[in-house]
Amino acid sequence: MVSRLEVHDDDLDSRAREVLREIIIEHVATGEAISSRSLSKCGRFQLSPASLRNVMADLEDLGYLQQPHTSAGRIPTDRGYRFFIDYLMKSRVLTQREREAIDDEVAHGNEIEEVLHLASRVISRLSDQVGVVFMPTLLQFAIRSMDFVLVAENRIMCVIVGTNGVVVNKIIETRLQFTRDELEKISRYITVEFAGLTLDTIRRRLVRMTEDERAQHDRLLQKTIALGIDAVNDVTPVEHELVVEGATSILTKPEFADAAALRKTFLALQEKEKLVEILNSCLTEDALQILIGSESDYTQVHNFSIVARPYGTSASPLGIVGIIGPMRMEYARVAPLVDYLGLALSRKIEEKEQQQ
Amino acid sequence: MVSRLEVHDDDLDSRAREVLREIIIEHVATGEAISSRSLSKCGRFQLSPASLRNVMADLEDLGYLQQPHTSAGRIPTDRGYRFFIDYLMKSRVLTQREREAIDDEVAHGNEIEEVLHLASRVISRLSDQVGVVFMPTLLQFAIRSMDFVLVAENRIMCVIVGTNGVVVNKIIETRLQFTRDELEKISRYITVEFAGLTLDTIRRRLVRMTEDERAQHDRLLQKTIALGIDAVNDVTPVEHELVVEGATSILTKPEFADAAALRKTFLALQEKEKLVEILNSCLTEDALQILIGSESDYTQVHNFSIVARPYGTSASPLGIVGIIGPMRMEYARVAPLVDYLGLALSRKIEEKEQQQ
DNA sequence: GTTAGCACTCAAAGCGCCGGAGTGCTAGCC
DNA sequence: GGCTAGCACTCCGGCGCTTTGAGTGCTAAC
Repeated sequence: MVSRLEVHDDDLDSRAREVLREIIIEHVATGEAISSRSLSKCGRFQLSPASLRNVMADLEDLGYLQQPHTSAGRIPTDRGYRFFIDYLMKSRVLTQREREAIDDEVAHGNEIEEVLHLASRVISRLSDQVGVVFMPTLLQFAIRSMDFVLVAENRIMCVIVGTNGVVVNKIIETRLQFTRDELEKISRYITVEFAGLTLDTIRRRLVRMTEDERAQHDRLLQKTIALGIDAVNDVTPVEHELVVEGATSILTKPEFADAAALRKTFLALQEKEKLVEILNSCLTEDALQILIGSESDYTQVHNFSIVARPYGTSASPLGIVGIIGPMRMEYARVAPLVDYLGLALSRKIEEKEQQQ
Repeated sequence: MVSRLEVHDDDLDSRAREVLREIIIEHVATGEAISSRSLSKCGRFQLSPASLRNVMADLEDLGYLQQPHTSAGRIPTDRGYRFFIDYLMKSRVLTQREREAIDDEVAHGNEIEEVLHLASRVISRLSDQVGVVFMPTLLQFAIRSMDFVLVAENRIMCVIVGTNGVVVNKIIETRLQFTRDELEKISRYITVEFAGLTLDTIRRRLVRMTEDERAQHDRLLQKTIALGIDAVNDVTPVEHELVVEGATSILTKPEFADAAALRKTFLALQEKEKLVEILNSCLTEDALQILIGSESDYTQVHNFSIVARPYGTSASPLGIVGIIGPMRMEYARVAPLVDYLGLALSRKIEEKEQQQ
């Protein structure tokens, strides 16, 4: 599915590299196809349009550039962008302001859903692209405490705090009835007994306990086990959490000027399963990743690029943050933003972990 | 701001009414301007195009119809829609399927935010318009219980259950530190002391208690008061909850065929303050309300209509559900949907209340 | 009151034309 | 051998023109 285009550093001599670089920067800035004449006039090359045309023709032969039609300038191909990102791009350093904006948002998050939304929104705003935040299953989630609060006799709110400070909460419908007293006891019992373990382990232990002899006689223990199992099952749903924010950012991009393109793009952003699939594949490596157009099924169809990065501890990544946008985007500006957001989230989680 | 267009039942004779009715139904179905010829062919009138043209000319003079240009058919004005809704429309009866879909979603909601989202989504899906759900401030919200759960030493999750069964939860950051034990005591105290009162009353009482002599000496009571006030303040924020879902439904509507219109519309839906203002004005009457185009500032600019209805008990409405769409919509189908959703929500809340 | 007929209007679609931007190629220059 | 001026070629896009067809308003006759 995800197969990066193969480009090699020594495919191009230094002049061709500079030309490719300039074309991409210029095209990203204007959205127009770049002509030999405008390149010549930009002043960075002491060459006539005719000479630049030769270089450009070579770059086209190698698959880095293409012409929308015969009498137009050149635009980068996805292969061109790939070369740019791998060898030519100089990542911009974030401004104080950008770092503060990200730090602020991350500091504010409390519950996990809130954090996902804030992160997605801030990255969307800063990058002016569509923000995407993804949290895979919580089965590997180690807990610090698990509390149960009475909502109605057979509706219980479960609040789980992870060792990483992340909070998840969910209301559970149950056939059994509970009193406040019982719930307090159950909360204590489960927290003492299972703190530090992952939800997956906890569920397995609870299931095993069902057969335990003690559980046959102890009514409260039975209820504890039943409630615990319900809780774990309810907070680790099959559908992963995927938050997509700032879809309106694409409204102003010239590549989506016509209604049909807009329509297609909005619908594409709705296909969350596809997105989840791709983002999941980004989880393998603990570093910023950029996917361009044809490098995956999803991005190919829509000429999207994805800039994404896992967050959480490198040992157990918690999820992925990133952005989706047209292939034509300022990678040098967006990449460090995504990277910093990932780092900030990871750092926050690590701090909480140590606090404990 | 909200001023319904004035139309009178006896403005039109029965033939004109039938013609207006047919034109609106036909135009809503096709999106096209309706010509005298197509009307004549539809079979409901035993009249030639020429005769119908006379009727149509009259309807135009009275402001119920308009022509996009000289040689086009007629389309309804907002005044025309208003007459249709007030006097001509026969609301469709909901199908079993639609009622079940709504009932199911309403039954599933637990926390208040979840409910808002589910309701907004289901009404958007069924009506194929943009779903809007609005919950005004919770200050009038009477509580059944208030529980506090330890998340970290200075981060507490507060879970409030209303007498109407609605659940709100929020994490509170506090300077004071709390132990599990203390929180259990505080939860009990507040629940026992304040059950049945509104958040507004509770806050006022807590503030008054600050000056109480006992509070000067009792450390735990001090902490209780501080935490209680924080909790009430945190769950009744200034910005009201407004959930807008299904914005993509407008993608397929012909009135938004061109990119500029799409863009404008999406941006309009982002202006939540304006929307809140209008929806708030719908709270006064405990019935379904339909706002058409020029009947409010907001809808005028964008040629929108709003179909909305309060929910909650008639004594204290909790919020508003509704949809936003182009003026050209199937009011006869959408109106009963919105109405039923409002009823279902109200009914659910009432049930919970009685359960108690 | 109804209708057939006719003149009129106007949007939308089709067509041809031209200009401009940009390229590829070739031949000549350093 | 690399660079560049010049030229022929291509193609998009805009402009103006005409045609078509849908629909109306009006008038006169039934």
